[in-house]
Amino acid sequence: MVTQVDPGDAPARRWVLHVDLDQFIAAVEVLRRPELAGLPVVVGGRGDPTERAVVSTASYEAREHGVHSGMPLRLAARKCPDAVFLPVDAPVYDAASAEVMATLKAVPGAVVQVLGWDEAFVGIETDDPWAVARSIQAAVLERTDLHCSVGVGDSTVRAKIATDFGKPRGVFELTRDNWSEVMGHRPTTALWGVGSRIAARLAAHGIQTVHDLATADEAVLVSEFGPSMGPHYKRLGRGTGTTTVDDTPWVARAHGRETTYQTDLVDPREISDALGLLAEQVVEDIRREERACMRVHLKVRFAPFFTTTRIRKLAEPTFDAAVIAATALDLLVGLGDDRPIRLLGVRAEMVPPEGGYDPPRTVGRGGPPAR
DNA sequence: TCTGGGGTCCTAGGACCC
DNA sequence: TCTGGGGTCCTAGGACCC
Repeated sequence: MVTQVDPGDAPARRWVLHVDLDQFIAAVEVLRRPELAGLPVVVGGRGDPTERAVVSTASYEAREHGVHSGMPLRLAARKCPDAVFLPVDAPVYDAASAEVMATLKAVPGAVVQVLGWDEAFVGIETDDPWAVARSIQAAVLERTDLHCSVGVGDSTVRAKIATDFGKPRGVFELTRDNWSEVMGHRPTTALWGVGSRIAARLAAHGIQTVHDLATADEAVLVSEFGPSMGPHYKRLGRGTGTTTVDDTPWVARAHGRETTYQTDLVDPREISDALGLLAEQVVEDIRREERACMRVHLKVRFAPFFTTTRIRKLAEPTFDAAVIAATALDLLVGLGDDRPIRLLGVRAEMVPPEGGYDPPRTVGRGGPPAR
């Protein structure tokens, strides 16, 4: 099922809501350890801040000390020595996430597109999207004890961006009526899908703000980013990206495992064993889904920090871990680089289902559950 | 401080075929 | 001797998100 926002001038009746749990992982951990409430909590890796790992989520108390997602745990420990460090416990977050999503799907008339553990789009036809947003917050809190913020928009991009302005525990509305006022003066990185690299390329053409991008010469964007991404970025600048909320169950395109080693790998035997282990994990995962591996992706990070990937299509789709491991090893040897290895990843690109993927590939952010 | 692990999608360019 | 277009398939690499 798909809902479409009315693009015309009539008052919109269909809305896109973006629901985003507040500090989701940290909040779930506090729920099962109430004594942690109000303390700086940092969840990441195996919970040992002396290891090579990064922060998955920090509680607001920890964020006040400058700790944020993606930061190395060691640095987080320096910035906030009193923080409680906890290991990532994915099954617990899966369960909590499922409760949240079930709550959203129970909203009458809602079409729910899951974006990750802690966020989803909700497409809905209503006269009062704020009332729906408030009722969603209340229902989620009642059922899961978790707080969320809601972005209300007339497109997915606007709803998604609106949520940040509502955090924590709030609601914010972003539509074509206030888009320019709220977003126009902000840097292009404020947009969903524009990171530092794209922003730098835009800046080289004098495009600094969202307003600059919205009014940019499309020919310039096409020459810089190509016929597909160029117009896509212009649409982002205007906030008029896709308007559909699609609850088609997501079918993964690929599945992989990667590991950062606590001590760098140098011994060839050790390296080959590591690839074998990763391949076995990948096969176990894809066998569960009954999806054979079609291509092998090798990812390797040499110390100190050079990362590269290699791909090879297999002659035959396979579930054979030995074939996958041997292919990955062959790709690695082909690099002819004997520096110490800090990370290895093996990814299986899987045979597409009959008739291809639905939804098909699209420009911009497609919608996989990111976790 | 020394940078995780899980994903998706786009573009460029070479090889190859007609 | 040099070289047309058009198409597909494949790999490498970049960029982004949570």
